[in-house]
Amino acid sequence: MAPEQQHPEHDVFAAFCPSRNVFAELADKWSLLLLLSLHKLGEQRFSELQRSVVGVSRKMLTQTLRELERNGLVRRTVQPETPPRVIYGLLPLGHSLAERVAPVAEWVEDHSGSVLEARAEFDRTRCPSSGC
Amino acid sequence: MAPEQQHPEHDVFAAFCPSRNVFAELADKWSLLLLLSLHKLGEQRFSELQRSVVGVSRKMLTQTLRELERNGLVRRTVQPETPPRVIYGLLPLGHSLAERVAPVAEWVEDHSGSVLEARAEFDRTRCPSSGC
DNA sequence: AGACCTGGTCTATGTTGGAGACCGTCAGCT
DNA sequence: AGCTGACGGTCTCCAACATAGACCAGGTCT
Repeated sequence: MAPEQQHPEHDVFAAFCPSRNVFAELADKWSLLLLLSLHKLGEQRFSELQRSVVGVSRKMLTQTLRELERNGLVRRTVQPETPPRVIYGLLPLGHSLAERVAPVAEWVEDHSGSVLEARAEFDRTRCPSSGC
Repeated sequence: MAPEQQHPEHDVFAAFCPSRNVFAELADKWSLLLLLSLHKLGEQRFSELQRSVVGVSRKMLTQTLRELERNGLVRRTVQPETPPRVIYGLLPLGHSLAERVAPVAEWVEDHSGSVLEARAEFDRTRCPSSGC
């Protein structure tokens, strides 16, 4: 009866809703960048991904790709050649999500200038000179 | 001359681009949920936000709101009554971002079922019974 | 008087992320 | 023959971060 328990199924604002759980796992720097890279550049090998998403460590790359695979967004295929060739690509579910995430990344690229200005203004009025 | 240095201005995939910096600060569970809540429910006080975004601690609430304020997305107004009333609301920049983020949250709410199924399938085929 | 609400801050503790070493197999170079 | 590098990871260590909870001053309600 309590109002905060009325979200029977799907509500990212409810702490114990499965949607929140999924949201929390995806709302992360590396997950989103990997989705975007696979969406923009298509299928890539492990080392290609590491080069396209600059700055990701091998550990986080492995770990994040495993999560995306487990969540049904990414497919991992091993071609048993030598050297082994491991291809990562988006599944349909992953594509549909990446399409919603792309506008956010575009927004950031278009408005990062404004954000930087706001930061400078904030720091100027709140942290005069260096001693913040 | 190196191809990976050709992104002079705005590229979330480049490690040292300001866009990446902004992206990394925003691509976070609490930042996105706060933006969404302020977008959906409008202006809210500190304690209202804590209730609407279930599960956020006071520390992360303060810290994340400060970041959003510094980035020019959120306005913080103190009404010096007793008890003090602190109102948080989106600035135009914040609204324009929240409009891009909302479809992502909707996607999660609509597809969390599929994600959960994928997880179950993954765990079933990769971690037979309990001993993952 | 005692409990609670306001908007926070501070501290202890547990989880996480990043840096770098290591692995075996193979190709290319010298 | 040996050295180097790429491949796709795994492992360990340490610093950074998130969470839980106590604490605060001022005011209201009972």
